[in-house]
Amino acid sequence: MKNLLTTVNVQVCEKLFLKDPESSELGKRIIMGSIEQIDELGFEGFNFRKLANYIKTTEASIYRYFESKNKVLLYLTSWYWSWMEYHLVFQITNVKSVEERLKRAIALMTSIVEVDHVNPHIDEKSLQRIVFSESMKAYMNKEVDQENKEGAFKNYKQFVGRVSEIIQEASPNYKYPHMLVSTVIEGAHLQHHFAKHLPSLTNITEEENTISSFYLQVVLNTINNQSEA
Amino acid sequence: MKNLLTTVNVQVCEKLFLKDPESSELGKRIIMGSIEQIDELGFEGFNFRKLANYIKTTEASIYRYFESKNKVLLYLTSWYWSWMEYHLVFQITNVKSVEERLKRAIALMTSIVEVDHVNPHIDEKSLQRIVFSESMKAYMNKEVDQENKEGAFKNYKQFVGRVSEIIQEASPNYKYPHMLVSTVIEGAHLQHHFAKHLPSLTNITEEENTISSFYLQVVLNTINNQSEA
DNA sequence: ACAAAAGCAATAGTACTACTATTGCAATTC
DNA sequence: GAATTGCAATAGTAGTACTATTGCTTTTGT
Repeated sequence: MKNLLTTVNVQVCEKLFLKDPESSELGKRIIMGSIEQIDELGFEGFNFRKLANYIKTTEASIYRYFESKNKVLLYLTSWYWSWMEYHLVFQITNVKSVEERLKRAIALMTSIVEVDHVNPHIDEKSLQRIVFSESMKAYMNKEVDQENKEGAFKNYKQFVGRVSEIIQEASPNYKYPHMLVSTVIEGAHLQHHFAKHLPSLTNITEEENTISSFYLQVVLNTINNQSEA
Repeated sequence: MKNLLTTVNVQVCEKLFLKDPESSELGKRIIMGSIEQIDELGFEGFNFRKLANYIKTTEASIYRYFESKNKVLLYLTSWYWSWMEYHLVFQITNVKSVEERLKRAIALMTSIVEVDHVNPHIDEKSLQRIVFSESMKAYMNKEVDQENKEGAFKNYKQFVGRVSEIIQEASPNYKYPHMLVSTVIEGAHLQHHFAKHLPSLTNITEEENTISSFYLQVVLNTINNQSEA
């Protein structure tokens, strides 16, 4: 059932690729290899020559699938948010309590993913590390408006929209649900990065889920007490 | 007095440059030109050849001052946080109420700067746009640990530390002051960017300071009500 | 069945970016 | 006033992103 959800429903905007990488063996190797290489080298260190060498094909063949390395990053992040949306739907279905649904959504946005190797050519943990560290480079640039027109951020926006709806249900008068959700998502990514490299910008303790606890508290107190707005 | 504060005290780590750009006319032109060019072209579109042409010098001369374009970005963001710290100190000095000091700190972190052309070769509004849009690229990369060792983020950490102290004073039992401050700073940068390019991820309204109001409310409710921690 | 068309990947490039080695000129020092 | 130091200009290299062309393989239409 879960299998069905992910394989059937993870949908990425067609404008992000020239040829659907899901449609051939080489395409899947490009996706798998891109994830491993970006994770290992960082997006700046990643290029199509290294990727071609890594998956034993040629640069030109990769250009049949993707116009540029930027589109690969957009494809991967788009895939991630589509996959995350299905996890969200799966986890909150049949949960009646709004508070419980909101808690699960926050946990999903702020925690390290559980691996479900449904798509054998996608290593979700590795993909999440890429989204945490590199995805902001996909919209923090001068091409963002053009990419947005082409639908590159549709899946991200849709995910944010779904969580915002939960917040609206939990606190109908709250004015900034989208800002709160995007703050939590990007903030959690950043805190995971800081925890590894710039710990003095965080307060990570021994306990397991500091980041999740922190953002859970931020959200619940913010939407339940709007006295200072 | 304000003049004295900024010109004397904005201190940037010496490891970020080869020759102090404040020490010569060409150096100042490099700083001024870098700010204008990065603001206009984005950090990816910016390079030393264009800069050299823009300020009527040569690439090699620029390399006498900065090892790479990355170091220029680190220098500029470091300068910004040093300058911001003095604004913070200036604005909270002699303010007795902790709440008022905290409110001023949040306003400073989340608003567009007021221009004070104390340093004639630095356009602060333009520099802030760069920090909002490009500064995360300075630490979201594989060189972050090396750069951190060299002190590239000292000024940023110091600023975060100062605001954290205010939070600690306002709410002595609050456990995550650094996380909260870095979340607010980076979140505000992101929301300013989203407001321009991906408005569906925000809730920007007609009123002036939506972003400041939002983060003020988040901070105050979070530190004053820790029931969900 | 078999030629035409379409799809695929390999080779061999180009244009551009980041960075460096070397040189000549000018100011300073002994 | 010769030697040293500091400065910036010229001319280069290595490496990255991307493209044009070619030949092989699979699919399609009659």
